[in-house]
Amino acid sequence: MDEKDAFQLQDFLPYLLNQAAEAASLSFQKVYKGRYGMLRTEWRVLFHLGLYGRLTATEIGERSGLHKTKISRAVAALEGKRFIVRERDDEDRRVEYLTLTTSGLAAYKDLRAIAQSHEERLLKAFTPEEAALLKRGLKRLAGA
Amino acid sequence: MDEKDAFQLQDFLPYLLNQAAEAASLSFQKVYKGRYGMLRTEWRVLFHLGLYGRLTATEIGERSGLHKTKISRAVAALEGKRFIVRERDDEDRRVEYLTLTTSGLAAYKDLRAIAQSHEERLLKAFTPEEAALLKRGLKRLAGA
DNA sequence: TGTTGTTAGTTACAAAATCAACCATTAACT
DNA sequence: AGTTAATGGTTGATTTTGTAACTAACAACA
Repeated sequence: MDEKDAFQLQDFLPYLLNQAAEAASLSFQKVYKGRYGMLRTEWRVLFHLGLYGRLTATEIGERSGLHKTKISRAVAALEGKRFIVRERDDEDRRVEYLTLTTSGLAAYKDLRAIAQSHEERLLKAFTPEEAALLKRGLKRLAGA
Repeated sequence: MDEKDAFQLQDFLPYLLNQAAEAASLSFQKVYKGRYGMLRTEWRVLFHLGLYGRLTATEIGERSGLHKTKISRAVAALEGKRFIVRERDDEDRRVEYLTLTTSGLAAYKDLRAIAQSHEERLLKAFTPEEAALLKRGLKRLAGA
């Protein structure tokens, strides 16, 4: 349209990031969706509990940046799959602690292994230095 | 949970990419959503037409990787906003050519300028070399 | 005690994304 | 020509997300 127009969609960072993110998560998504019928929010919650142990929904929200309604639904779904259990706090009966069940832990470990090999495959296209640089850049963008 | 567990969510590339992508598109989203009531697919279609001129829905799909139903709905929405017009091909009456209207072009130019300054702001945190490296990496991941 | 404010989490309803089935038209083959 | 397949695009049903309002429990303070 505009011949001397420098702008290119493929170079627009939000667009590029999105394309890369989508491509990178595709094959992993197939596993957690296909094998466990999970949604993106669900595996994230699962991983938080697997990595950090017992947490409340609010704590998961703080760590993940996920909104509490998303977490509430993910927790309900994971509970339905018998992957997590809730425990009311007796001191403050508003809060409930979430922990993985045995099968929840098994699912976490399974998915974690897959995530790791998936990551390796993705990074095959990069030297370790490039990979480190890339990740540092992404963290900066993520506002960490 | 697993003390000697090397895995970290913040280092898992699909997760990291997603966080970065979300953070990076947030402020731009506010503009196209707030100012023009557009959805993500809509600005993408708008940009494709702004950048490449007259295209069919299928061509947009090939270039963008968007599914045809998404495009169909985005096109309908943009048409409703009087940003694009359709033109049937007389040779093959299945295909229709899409072009921006004057106000569609104006919206495109407006958003493109905002995209550019948004991009600049994002890249302020990087040296030109870092930025170039980052983008090359992302393109590699995007499977371009 | 009663009122007001906060926090943890859920639910209800609307907006949007997904997926499959669907026309209409053209192409290919007999 | 008649049938079958492929293509361009749309529509409808279902799922998922987003936003706001909500309940329940606690806290602060008069």
